[in-house]
Amino acid sequence: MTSTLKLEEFLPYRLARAAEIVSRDFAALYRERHGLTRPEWRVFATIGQFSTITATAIGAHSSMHKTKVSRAVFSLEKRRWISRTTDDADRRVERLQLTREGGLRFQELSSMARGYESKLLAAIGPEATDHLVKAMAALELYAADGSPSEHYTIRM
Amino acid sequence: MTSTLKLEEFLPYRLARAAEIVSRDFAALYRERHGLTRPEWRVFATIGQFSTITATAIGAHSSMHKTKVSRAVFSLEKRRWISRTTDDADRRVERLQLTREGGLRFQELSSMARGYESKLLAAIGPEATDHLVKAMAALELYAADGSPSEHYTIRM
DNA sequence: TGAAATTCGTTGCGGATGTAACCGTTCTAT
DNA sequence: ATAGAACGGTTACATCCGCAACGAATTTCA
Repeated sequence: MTSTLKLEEFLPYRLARAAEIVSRDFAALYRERHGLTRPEWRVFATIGQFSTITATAIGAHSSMHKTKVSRAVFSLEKRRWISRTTDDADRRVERLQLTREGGLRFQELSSMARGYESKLLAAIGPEATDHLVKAMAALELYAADGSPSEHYTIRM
Repeated sequence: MTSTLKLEEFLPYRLARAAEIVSRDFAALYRERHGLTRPEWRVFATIGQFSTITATAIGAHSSMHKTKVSRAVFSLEKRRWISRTTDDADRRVERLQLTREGGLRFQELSSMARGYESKLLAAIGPEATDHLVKAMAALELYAADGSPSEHYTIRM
């Protein structure tokens, strides 16, 4: 007779729950201060990081479904934080970049993000931080080759 | 001038992505073999763990919104994997338990879950496993007191 | 005792999301 | 050169989700 499974000891569940709490906690910041949604935040942060990038590349880099990216791009453009430029060489492609306004917001959001991360890591302490970083690195490696999940568009 | 934020180095993002990959990977198993959704799996696993439990308690234990629990309970009941019994002492409460069929499925799903977890941990190795366990423990502790996120119903 | 507040669980509704189909553009291969 | 495959990005549709409001049952407290 096998012992009964305990959800609170099951690592996939613990991982999902921890991630959800942290994301929700952080999302409250940019939602309250800027009215951004999670997909918008990710798309915006990715464009800021690369200066200029296409929607497809954003999806690949930020692990987001292309329809999510498309909708977030639309709403960020409406907000005038980013702008599009159709690529002359390949007119299917649209290059995305921050506007002047977007650049300013990106600075604010970057430092808010770093601030949140620092606070979180300080709260759990240096040893747990080290463990977290190493665990994430191992999982990313696992996802890169090991994982058979090809169901979804995204890949690490 | 602050250096630009890199999403792939930002821990809340890495945590969310790792959790999503693992959850999706594992969900593919119970979806393909049993047609369960993620909320259904969690509710079912919780009832199996406690033998008999109320919907409210399931939400608290599995970090799920009560409407999600309600809908998952409905569909598990329709599937005849669980049954309800109105509490005589307090007739607002419904006690939930596995049916005979549900008990069998729970055994299958339990061992599938343990199998998946073992495979995952073997793939990342014993050191990374240790780091992961310790990191999760620290984050759970953080969420228990530290986190100011009282927005949502759930709490760890 | 009885009115107000609280709790358990469900549901209507609006908003978000993924799938699949689609349009226009470019590449491939004959 | 041209037909068909492939690609970038958008959108219609069905589904999922959380909030808020709800009904029924119970508890609180004056």
